[in-house]
Amino acid sequence: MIRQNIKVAVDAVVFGYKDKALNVLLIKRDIAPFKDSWALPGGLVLENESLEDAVVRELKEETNVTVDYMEQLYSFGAPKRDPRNRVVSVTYFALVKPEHHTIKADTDANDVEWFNIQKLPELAFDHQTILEMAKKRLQNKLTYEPIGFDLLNDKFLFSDLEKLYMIILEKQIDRRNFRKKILSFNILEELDEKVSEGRGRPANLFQFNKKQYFKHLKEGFLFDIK
Amino acid sequence: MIRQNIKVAVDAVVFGYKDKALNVLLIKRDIAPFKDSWALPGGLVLENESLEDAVVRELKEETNVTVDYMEQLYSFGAPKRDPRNRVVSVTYFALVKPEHHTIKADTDANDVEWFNIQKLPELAFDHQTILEMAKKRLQNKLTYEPIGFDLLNDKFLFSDLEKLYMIILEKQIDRRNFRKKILSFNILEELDEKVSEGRGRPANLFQFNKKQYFKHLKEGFLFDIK
DNA sequence: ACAAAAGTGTTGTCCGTACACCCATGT
DNA sequence: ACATGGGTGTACGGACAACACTTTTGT
Repeated sequence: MIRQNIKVAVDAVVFGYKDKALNVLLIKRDIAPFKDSWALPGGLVLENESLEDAVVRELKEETNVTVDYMEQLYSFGAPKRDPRNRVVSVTYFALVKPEHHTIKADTDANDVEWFNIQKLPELAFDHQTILEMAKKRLQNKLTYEPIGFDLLNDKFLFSDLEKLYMIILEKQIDRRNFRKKILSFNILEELDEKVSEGRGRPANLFQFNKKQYFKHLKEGFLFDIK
Repeated sequence: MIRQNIKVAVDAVVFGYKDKALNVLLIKRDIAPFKDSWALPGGLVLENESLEDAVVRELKEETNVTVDYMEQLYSFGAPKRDPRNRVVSVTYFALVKPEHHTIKADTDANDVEWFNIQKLPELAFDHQTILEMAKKRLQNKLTYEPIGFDLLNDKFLFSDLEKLYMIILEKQIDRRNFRKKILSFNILEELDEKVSEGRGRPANLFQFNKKQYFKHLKEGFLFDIK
């Protein structure tokens, strides 16, 4: 068998919805290369753990965040992407609910922060590229899978869902049509609780019914929002 | 840095359209494990080549096939997927035109064959899983990107395109609606050549105009066939 | 003349889109 | 009473789906 000395790492693009904006979780590197640069959380995979376990472990260690949705994004393996050794990074795309937000938490001396996606610092390695791909995946996926709910609290206002879509898709959405469409899917439960968000008429809380969604899925239903 | 001894491989699911059926390119392994089993073409990545280069090289070495379309599919890294060592495999999804079909060609003693997707042998490792994922990707992608043309000869009959869609999507398609839809995209050129396919009225040849397609893409056009 | 495949139009239905006013509360 | 955000219905147009007969060739 060929001698091969390529390292395998995982990196995660973790999105959170905070202060009516899309945010990404970044860590400040405390070792070279790119010391003191901001980077995606991640690290080398251990000999006997699955790729997914590696991501979960690294996220826990470096940021203390627990994600609510995760899927593989893409693998990056250009020979020079890491100046030290050849490293192939399997990257993941993840979403967290606000309750799982961790303003700052780490066992290492690294800094951890949520960055508004509009105000990103320069990133280490090819992490900028990875992040852009993740953003596109999020925008796409939002239109054909109900993953937006993994960015909101369990109980949320319809207007929150609507704003989330507008901010992530970067376009205006008609309130009436959006509500009609989403409600027609029959995957939300309207709760009997109202919330007064500052001034204005109190709004109803809704909850995503995952069971219902999967049931409809099996029957051929397709989530689809343009 | 942590000691890590994980190997990185690439594997390719290469689809071809042959004898009015969807086919996959498989090789017969001539070394353990899974000696004499059929498997996806692939192998370890060399120290200084990109992942894509590795796929192209392995395909050339093992099958002599040149692909017309290729994209990354998914990475598989379960600790026990290879009984010898830990191997993370970055898999690729590829399409070849009939002209680039190679009935059998190899520098190794391996056997190489096209298999009708309906009549597959048992596959080595987790290659069955990989293949299923690739098939889903193909079915999906066919509906929103004009990749079907990478499975046909440069000049083709409309009925071929239609059959290809029916076979891959495993459903009936209305001839008139399909033709109307595709032609409305303005990405095909009708040639002045007719072909007599056995009996029946001779049919016109068409050609995919890639430039036209990219031009329309930029202007916001979306290829979309249900 | 018959069999085989190619080519071609119309109509109804449904879904997406555009659009404006009243309601309930806080200040 | 006013400002703020929440909640709701209708009408138009375009796209999709269903559907059958004529044309051109080979035998």
